[in-house]
Amino acid sequence: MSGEKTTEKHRQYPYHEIEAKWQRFWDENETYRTPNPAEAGFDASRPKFYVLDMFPYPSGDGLHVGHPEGYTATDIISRYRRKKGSNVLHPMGWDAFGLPAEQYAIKTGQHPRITTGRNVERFREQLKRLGFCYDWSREINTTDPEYFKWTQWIFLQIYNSYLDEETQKARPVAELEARGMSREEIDARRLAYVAEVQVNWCPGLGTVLANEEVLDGKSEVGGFPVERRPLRQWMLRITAYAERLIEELEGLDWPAGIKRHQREWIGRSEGADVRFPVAASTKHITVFTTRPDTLYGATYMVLAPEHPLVDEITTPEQRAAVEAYRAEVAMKSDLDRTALAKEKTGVPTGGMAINPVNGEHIPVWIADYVLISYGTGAIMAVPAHDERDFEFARQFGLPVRKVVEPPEGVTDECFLGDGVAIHSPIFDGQPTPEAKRKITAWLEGRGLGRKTIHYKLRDWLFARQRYWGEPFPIIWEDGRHYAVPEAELPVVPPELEDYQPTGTPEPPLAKAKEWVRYGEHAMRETNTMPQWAGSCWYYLRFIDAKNHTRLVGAEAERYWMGANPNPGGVDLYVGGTEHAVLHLLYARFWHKVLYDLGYVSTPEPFQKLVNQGLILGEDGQKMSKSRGNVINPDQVIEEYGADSLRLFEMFMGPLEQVKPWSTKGVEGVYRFLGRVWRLVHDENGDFSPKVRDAGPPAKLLRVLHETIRKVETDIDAMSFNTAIAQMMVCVNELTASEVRPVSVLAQFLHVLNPFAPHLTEELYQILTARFPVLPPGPLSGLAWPKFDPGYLIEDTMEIVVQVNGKVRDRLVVPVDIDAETLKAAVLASERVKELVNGKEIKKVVVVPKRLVNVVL
RNA sequence: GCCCGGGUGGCGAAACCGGCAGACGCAAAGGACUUAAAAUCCUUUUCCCGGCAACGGGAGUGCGGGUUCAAGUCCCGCCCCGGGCACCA
Repeated sequence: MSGEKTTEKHRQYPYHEIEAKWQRFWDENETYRTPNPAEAGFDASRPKFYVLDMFPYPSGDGLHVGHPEGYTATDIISRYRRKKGSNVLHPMGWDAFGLPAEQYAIKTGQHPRITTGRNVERFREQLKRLGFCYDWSREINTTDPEYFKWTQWIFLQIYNSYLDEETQKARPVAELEARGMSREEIDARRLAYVAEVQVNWCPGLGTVLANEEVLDGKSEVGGFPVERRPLRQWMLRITAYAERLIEELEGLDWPAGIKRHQREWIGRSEGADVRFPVAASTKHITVFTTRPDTLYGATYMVLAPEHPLVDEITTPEQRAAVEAYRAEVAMKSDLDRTALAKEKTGVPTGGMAINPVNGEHIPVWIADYVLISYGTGAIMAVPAHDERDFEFARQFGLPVRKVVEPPEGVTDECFLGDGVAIHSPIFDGQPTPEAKRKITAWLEGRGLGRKTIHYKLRDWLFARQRYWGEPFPIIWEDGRHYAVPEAELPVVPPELEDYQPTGTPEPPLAKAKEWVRYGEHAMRETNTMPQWAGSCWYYLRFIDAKNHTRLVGAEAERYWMGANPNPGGVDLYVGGTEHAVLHLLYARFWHKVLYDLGYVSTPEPFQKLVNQGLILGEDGQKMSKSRGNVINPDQVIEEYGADSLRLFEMFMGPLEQVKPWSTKGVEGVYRFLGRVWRLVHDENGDFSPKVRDAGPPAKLLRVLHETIRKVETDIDAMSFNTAIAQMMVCVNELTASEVRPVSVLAQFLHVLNPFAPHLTEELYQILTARFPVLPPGPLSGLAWPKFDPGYLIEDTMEIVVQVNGKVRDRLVVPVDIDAETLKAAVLASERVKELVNGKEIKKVVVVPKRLVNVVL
C-alpha cells in the first residue's frame, strides 16, 4: 500500500477522517451500549430484538472479507431496528480455544494465551474499523476463566443429569440416588459418561477426534491420517435427545436445507429388532431391520466384525479365516470401509442362526459392510430386497429369495420398494405396510422381536487430548469420577513449558504433575473439552456477560430470549453453512438440557437462521493464499473506506448466494457514496448552494418515499442489494435536481444510515449545523422516517397494450379508470385498430393497472 | 449413486401471487468540462434484420416438450456448474 497509489487516486470524499471521527465518537459515548432490564436507561415499552453473528475464531491471519459479509447484514438490521424503536441486543466475542493457537505454541513455546490475546486485539480493532454497532461492554472470550467457569458449570449440570424416559426431560441424578439406585446404575444413565469406545485417534495432532472432524480417513484440521482404536472417553448422551432434536426443528425459521440436513444427520429410522436364535446354542443374535416384512427372504446373516458374538459362533474350521478377516478390517481406515471400496468382503463364521418365522437354518457371516456402531451391529440379509445384501450375495453365491411382489411392470432383480408379500405364509398377500405391522405384532406376541427406532446420530465424543481447551471439572479417585465442587470453578489449565503432544493418548495436561494431583489419592481429569463446548452457549452469556453468580441472570435471560411466542430465543442468527450440523446441533442439545433443568426459558436457542454465501476471489475461485486471490479487508478500507466495503459486500448479490469479489464493483459503490457526498458539497468541496430549506417538489417526494418503503421491505427480507439499488435511484434523482430540499436529504440520510453509518452521520451533522430546523443528531439515535403512501399516488398510469400477447402499444390513462372504459380505450387506439384490421377479436383480457391483451 | 443450491446481456445482478425481461451497478462507446489527462456530469448500450432518422419487425432467461390470452416464473423429460452426504440395514 504505497502512499503513492492512495494519494494519486482521486478521493471521492474524506472517508479516512470521517470514519475515524465517528468511530471515536461511538467509542467515547458508548453509543451502542444496550441496557438490560432493571438497568439505567432501559425502556420496557420497546420490543426486544436479539441479532447474533456466529462469533469468530480469532486466527492469526486477521479478518478476511467473508467475515464482514454476515456482520454487515446484522449490523444493518441492528441499526435499522434501533431506529424503528426496538431494544437491540447485538454482541460480539471470541471463540478462542482451539488447535491453531496450540500448534503455534508447540512451534514457538509461546503461551496460547499470549497469541490468542494478540489476535483478539487485532480482530476487535478490525471490526471497529468497519463501524459495527456491537455493544462491546458485553464482549466475551471463551478462554477467559470468567467465561469457561460457566462452560464447566454447564458440563457439571449435564454430568449430574439423566434423561427421564417418561417425560423425555433431563432431571438431576440426585433423584435417582433418592430412589436408592446404585452408583453404577446412576453412572450408566448420566448425560455425561465415560465409555470405552472406538475412537478416531490422530497421531499427527496427538488427539482423538469426533467422527465429524474426520474426513475420508484424515483429520479435518491438518489432514493427518486417523486410525481407529479403543479408548476410555468422556461422552455426552446427545442421542437421548434425538427425537426432540428432530421434532423441535419444526417451529424454527431456518432454511429448509439446514433443517433437512439436521434431520438426516440424526437419521431416525423406524423398524423392528428381531431375535434369531443361534443354532446349537442358547444365544441369540438381535438384528435391526426396517423391513421385517421380508423376514422370509432372509437367506443369511451378517455380523459386524467387531460384534461380541463372533467368537462364540465361529466354528473351529473357520476360526483362522475369521481372525484374519478381523485383523484386516481393523487395519482399514473408514475410507476403505465405505462405498468407495467397490467389492464387498466378508467370511462365513461357520455358525448358523435360526429364522424365527420358519425355523430355517441360515449361515452367519461377518462382513465390514455391517457397522458395529449402528442398530444392533447385526443384520438379516435379504438379497432380493436390499441392494447391499444383493451385491454381497452375488459376490459369494448366496441364495436370493423373493418375498415381495413388485407392482405391475417392475422387473428389478433387487426390488426395494413397497409391493405385496409373497412366500411369507403368515401374511401372504398383504401390502408392504400391512405386512410390516402384522409381522411385528406376531414377533412381539412371541417375544421374538419388537418395534424399534434407531438413529444414525451417535453420542458425542466430548474429550480432546489437548492443552488449549477447557479442563474437565472432574476428579478421579479409586477408579471413580467425581464432580469438582462448584465453589472451585473455574478449573484453570496449568502453566506448561512444553505443549508438545505426548505421542500417546495421554493428554498434555498430564505433564503438570502438581496440577493433576488433587488429593492423597485423587487426580484431576486431564482431558479437555472440544472447541464446540464454548460456542454451545455463548449466546446466553452475551445477555449478561458480567454476571458472577449465574451463567446468565434470570430476568435478563427471560427478556432477551423469551418475550415472544416462538420456541427460539435469538431472533436472528447469521453465519456460514459450515456449521449447519455440528455447532447448531450441539448448541441445541445443551440448550435443551438447560431448558429442562429450568435455567433458560425457551426450548430452542435460535429462532431464525440465515446463512451467508461464500465470497469467491475475483477469479471466481475459492479464496486461498496458494491461489493468491485473497482480498484483504484492511486494504479495501484503506483505499475506499469502511462504508464502501460494507456497501459493496451488500450490493454484490443476495446474502445467501455464493458470489465473486470485484474491485470494480467496490469502485462503483464508492462512486455512489461520492455522489451522496456531492449532494451536499459542490465541486470545490464547499457547501452546495443547491441545498435549501425549500418545499420539496412532488417528484422528489415520490422517489424519497418509494425509497423509504423499498428499503424497509428489503431490509426485512434481507434483500440488501435491491435496497441499495433503490437508494441509487434516489440519489440519481436528487443529483439531477437543481434544488435539494434539506428535508428530503435528511430523510434520505436516515435511510442510508444503517448501510453507511459514518458518511451519513457526517453529512447529517453538516446539515444540522446549517439548518437548525433539523433535530440534532447523532443520526443513529433518531427515529426512522415515516413512509407516507400519499406521496406515491399519481393520477395517471401507463398501460401496456398487447395484441396476441405481444407488446404493441402503451396508453396513459387515469388511475381510477374502470375495466370497461380501459378496454374501449384500447380498442379505439390507432395502433390496435391498425393491427386488428377487420379481423375477429376473440377475447380481450384486462389486467387492472397493468395491461390489456387483445386476442385475435 | 443420493440430497441440496444454481444456470437470465460482455460481467455482478433485478423481476410482487403467471402480466412491459434485463431495474441498479460494472465494463464499453460517444459528448460536455479541461491546454491535456484524471475526476465529474450527460447520453447510448440484449442480439439480429430494415431505415439517414424518429421508428418498425423478429429472436431471446441452459436444452426439448407441455399448460395458458400471457411462462424467467407453473408441469414433464434432460444437460451443465457449485456444494454436501456416502454400505446407517
